[in-house]
Amino acid sequence: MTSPQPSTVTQALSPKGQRTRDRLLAGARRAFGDSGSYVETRITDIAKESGVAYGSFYTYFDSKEQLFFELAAAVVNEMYEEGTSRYRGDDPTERIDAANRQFLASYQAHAVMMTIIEQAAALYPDLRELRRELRGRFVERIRVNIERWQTRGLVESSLDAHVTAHALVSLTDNFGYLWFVLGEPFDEELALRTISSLWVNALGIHKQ
Amino acid sequence: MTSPQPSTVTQALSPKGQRTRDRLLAGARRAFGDSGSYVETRITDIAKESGVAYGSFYTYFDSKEQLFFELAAAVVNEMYEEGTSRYRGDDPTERIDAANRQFLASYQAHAVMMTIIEQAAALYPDLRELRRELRGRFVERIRVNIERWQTRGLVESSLDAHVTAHALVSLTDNFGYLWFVLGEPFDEELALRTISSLWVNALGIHKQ
Amino acid sequence: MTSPQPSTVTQALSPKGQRTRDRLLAGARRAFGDSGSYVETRITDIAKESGVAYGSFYTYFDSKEQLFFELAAAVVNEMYEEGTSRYRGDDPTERIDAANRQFLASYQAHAVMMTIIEQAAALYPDLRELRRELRGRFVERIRVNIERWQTRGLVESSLDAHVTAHALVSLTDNFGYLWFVLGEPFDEELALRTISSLWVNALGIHKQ
Amino acid sequence: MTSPQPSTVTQALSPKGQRTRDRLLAGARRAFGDSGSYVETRITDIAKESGVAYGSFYTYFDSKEQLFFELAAAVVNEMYEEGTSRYRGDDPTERIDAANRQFLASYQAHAVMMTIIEQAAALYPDLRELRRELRGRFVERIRVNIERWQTRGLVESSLDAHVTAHALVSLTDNFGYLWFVLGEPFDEELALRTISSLWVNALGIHKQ
DNA sequence: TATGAATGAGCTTTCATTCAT
DNA sequence: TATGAATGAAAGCTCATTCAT
Repeated sequence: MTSPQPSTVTQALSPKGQRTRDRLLAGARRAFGDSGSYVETRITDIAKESGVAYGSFYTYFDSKEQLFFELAAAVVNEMYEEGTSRYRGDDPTERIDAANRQFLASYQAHAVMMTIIEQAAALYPDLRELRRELRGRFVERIRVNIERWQTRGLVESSLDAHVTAHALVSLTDNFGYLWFVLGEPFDEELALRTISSLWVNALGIHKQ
Repeated sequence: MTSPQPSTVTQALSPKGQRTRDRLLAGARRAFGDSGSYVETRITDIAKESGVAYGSFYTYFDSKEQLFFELAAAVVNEMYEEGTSRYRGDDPTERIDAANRQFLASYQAHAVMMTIIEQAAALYPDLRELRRELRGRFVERIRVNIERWQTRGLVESSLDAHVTAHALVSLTDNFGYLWFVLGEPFDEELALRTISSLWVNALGIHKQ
Repeated sequence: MTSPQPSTVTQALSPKGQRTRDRLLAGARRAFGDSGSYVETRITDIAKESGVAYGSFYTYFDSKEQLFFELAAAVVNEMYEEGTSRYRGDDPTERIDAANRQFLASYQAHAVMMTIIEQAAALYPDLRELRRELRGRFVERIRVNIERWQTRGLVESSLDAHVTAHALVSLTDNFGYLWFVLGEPFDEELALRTISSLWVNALGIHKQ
Repeated sequence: MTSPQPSTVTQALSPKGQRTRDRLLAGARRAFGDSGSYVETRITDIAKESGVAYGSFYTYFDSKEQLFFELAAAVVNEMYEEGTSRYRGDDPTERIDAANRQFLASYQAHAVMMTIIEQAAALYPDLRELRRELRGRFVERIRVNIERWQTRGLVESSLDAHVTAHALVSLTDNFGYLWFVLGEPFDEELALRTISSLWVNALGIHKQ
């Protein structure tokens, strides 16, 4: 099985066409969400959920695979947007806390799609690439901050910023998976505070 | 789709039958490993890889699902066994380092099966349970240690041991996924040392 | 499957409409010619080749079938026109030679459409009728000549003119198929001369 | 559309498998015969006619195309076998007459399949090749005879044996098509005698 | 037990035709 | 008339599961 390129250039569509295409994407998101599984969501389900005829699916997408790539990219982008901390202050501790809270809230909102993306990633190597890309963007943002903080003496300089950023993203990312997908129960406030403490400690930030 | 109980009690099999059954499990592991995907591995592939007739599969297993559950449980057990630190000393720092190294080595060895289990988990809720169980055993071991270390004043007592254990397992677990499944490249020694440092820092252990 | 009557009476069309209709027929001929197959030529292909909107096809034709019937009739007529010997002399030998050369040249020009008509004839019995009609016109012309030549003592009178005309048309027709459709290679001049000799011999015409 | 190689080597099949395969080929022949069309005969029809489950078709053939190639080759072989003159005498006139009668009888028996092969030939170039091959075998046999007769002074030596053989085969072949497929009515005895006379005349054989 | 052929539900995809604009 | 999006019936193919030997 090969992986299709996500259609980067969406060719000119009539307004009506664009609307149907959008309905299909939205319907697909619901359909995937309902079944909770990439393989078990049929084109029929997507069409039905979109209120569109079966055949119309193929007017806009070559295959389920192609649609899913586009959808996955959109979700991943949304998560990235939502994960951008709205906290603009200078204090690392508060910044970390704000970011983690935002990320986990976003994870909760997109938990099902994230699971499905994970599942599909086992099928399509290209999707793994997408997954790495998303991570990469988060990680990069964090790496830059770590280095800045290291320069300012706020973070232990012996830590490798790149590995550290990856590892801390892993911590929060996988904790979100555990919490919202696997369904491990946690006390919300306790969990959030602990996660942030672990980041702060791990980086060697001295609480003020 | 419902999830079958893994057949906990294997009923009396002749020695020959037991051998065929084992060959099927071993062959299945190779077949899943080769294709890297639960859905794309056919019963034919498993039978062929096992050197067993197509139809014999159903003499020993009710379905592909049932076999997979048993296989997944076995893999998960192996990982747990391998993840049991052979370091028996008392120093937390060394203990953590040894455990992380062992866990990640084990992850690398089982990376493909772990991905497939992840994929199948999206299909069968029961598998998610299994996944949580494995995690739970690791986490429990770590939680016990953390609490012991907290009692001895080696670890910050303000941290919740349960959440902390989960979060740190997430860190290592997901880092393994990133490294060995998504294929993010890391310098081995740097990565391992950094991971361990982050654990030690996070727990507030004072390096000696 | 039933066969539609070719619309013999084209109802009143505006001049613009007539032009679009003609473009569709011309475009269809090109489209069929390009694909070389009735079933594999899509309405889209025809519309695209005609520079006409998809839906407009159905403004002028009820179905692909109907258009094809009209097109086939046109092609068949053209072949008949082209097959009408421009040689006006009285010598049977020269007349036969001229007719064969013209027919085979015409066959070559229309080879692809002839194959497609053959293919479609298997789908629509009415098309077989059309095929027989074309043949019938050629055959009739030849039968008349044979009888005339028999009256004048130029052709063996023991031959049945009807069967003979059919058989000789078969000879040339199928030779054209072999040559231009199946692609059997022949030296052009040798082939043409031999064909004519065979006709002349077969009819028992004494070369002068 | 590409044309598959007819599976030249039928790999070892169990006797039961061989039987099912044969039933499919026989059933397909009936199904094609009933519908009279390659494209309109569905795999379902073939399976039903063979008294075999739908899926079993794919146990033995990759596609309708592949089965058809094998079937077409078989029919073509049968025609060749049946077309081998059982007349073993030395008289050209009688030999020609016997061969034409046999060929046309055989054509009548296989008329429907021949039409379908013709239709499919428009779809698959490889089938055209097969068609040419069959012709080639007939033609070759006739060419050899013509040359032999030329050596013995029985046939006009100015005729090119290769082109002549092809042209005469065309005559009989296409006459068969006209008669048995297009359904042009002929008096049997008159037609057969005329055809033979035309061959004899065309070759310049002196009736004894 | 072992074997592998047989089964058929289920899914994807195509495309002639309809229809709203 | 012209347009091209929408429709959905068909058809091909796959593969987990059953079953006769």
